[in-house]
Amino acid sequence: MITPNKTRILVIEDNQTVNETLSEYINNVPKLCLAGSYFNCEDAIKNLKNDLPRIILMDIDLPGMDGIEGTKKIKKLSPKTDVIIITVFENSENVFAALCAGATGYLTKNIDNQELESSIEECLQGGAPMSMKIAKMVINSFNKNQKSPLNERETEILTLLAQGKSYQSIAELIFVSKDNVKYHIKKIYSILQVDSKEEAIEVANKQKYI
Amino acid sequence: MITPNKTRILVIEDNQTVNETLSEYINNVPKLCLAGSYFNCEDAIKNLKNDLPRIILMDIDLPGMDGIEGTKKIKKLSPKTDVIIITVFENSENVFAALCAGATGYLTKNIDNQELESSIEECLQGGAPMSMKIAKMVINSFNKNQKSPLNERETEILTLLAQGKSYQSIAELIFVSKDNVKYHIKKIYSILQVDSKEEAIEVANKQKYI
DNA sequence: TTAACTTTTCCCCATTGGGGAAATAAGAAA
DNA sequence: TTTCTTATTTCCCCAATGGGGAAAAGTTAA
Repeated sequence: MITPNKTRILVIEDNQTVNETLSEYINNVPKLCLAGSYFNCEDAIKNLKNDLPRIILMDIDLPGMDGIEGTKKIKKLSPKTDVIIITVFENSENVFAALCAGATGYLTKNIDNQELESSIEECLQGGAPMSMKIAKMVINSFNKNQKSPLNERETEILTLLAQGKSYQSIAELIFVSKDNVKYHIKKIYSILQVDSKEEAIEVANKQKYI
Repeated sequence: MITPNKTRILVIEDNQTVNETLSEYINNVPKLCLAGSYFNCEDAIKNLKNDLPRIILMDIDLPGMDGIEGTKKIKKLSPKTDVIIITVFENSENVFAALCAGATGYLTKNIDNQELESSIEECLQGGAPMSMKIAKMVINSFNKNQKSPLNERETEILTLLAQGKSYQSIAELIFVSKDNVKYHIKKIYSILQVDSKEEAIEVANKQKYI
């Protein structure tokens, strides 16, 4: 049934206890109502059109389709629905895969009800709720290595190279000759101890020089 | 003077009023003490070794060196110091430039004292304080376009291509022939309406297909 | 069976990327 | 100043790459 003026929350969580706890909690918050509660993504997706959730609380480790694949599918079917991941995993693969899949938030399972409620509220206000460690991981993924062995020009050129540009177009972009680009790239290779574009880009990405 | 057991906060903000407000506030919080307060980065950097701040509250729009360049320099000189940007700017160039420069947090200037204090606390606990809009921007930067015209294999290949791999190495990575890679890339080009690697990568990045 | 895709294979060739090395310029040291 | 060292530019060389075209082989659907 559609309850007007309440935010419809859907729960996808295979652990019976956790699922029930979440669901009960949601139904006890005046502003919220439980749009549905599932133990796997497949069933949730089947009923998405009826449940019409505004927000989905999604586990990652699920039988069948995992929460990351599920998030992709759900965002394709219903782009306006926000998916908030609630999981015990704090490893970067899961975090970034979930965010790429379209998750709006990422919470770890140790949160209390108060935090959950404010996360939902934040989501409704257009925010992206994250637990502290996750926020830090996300921010860290932007921080460049402060002690790169490459100078500014070299970094610039390698960045362009990593964007798939040819020597020729790099030359045109930074107003130097193609040979000069080549010169810098040779220098970059010797600094990074590599001898091809591929390796240079790999090292630079890994070390966050670019 | 070094006050033990208090967290040393440094303020870099060129607006006299804002600077004073922040500085006074910090000195009124029992746990915190003002390590220094400057109107530009140059002076702050000059005294960094004496001030020894644990956290720097940094404006972006500053006379001389801006807060982003300043953050880079400071993180190079004192990597353990956390820089929290406090600014009116919410545009993505500034946000991502600041984060790449090494900022640990990014707050917009409308925060109240309570929020500032909890942001500092969060930073001390190893977190990354962000205001709501910023968190959303950061998360959005990961979200891939859900309706890419490319299928999974094409996306995979284009991703590898964008990482600087040659047809040959893509072929080896995904266990197909080089000609098959070529076939897919031709298809990608026709879907994206381009006719070179460079353009394809540009379009794919812009549209967040990869 | 035939028509219509999709995938694989092959040919062709200008451009590219990378190595080597000489010529030139610029800085630093004596 | 001259000299030595380092940085930059230029050029040669050539295998490999990237991209177009198109035929051949495989698949699917009527």
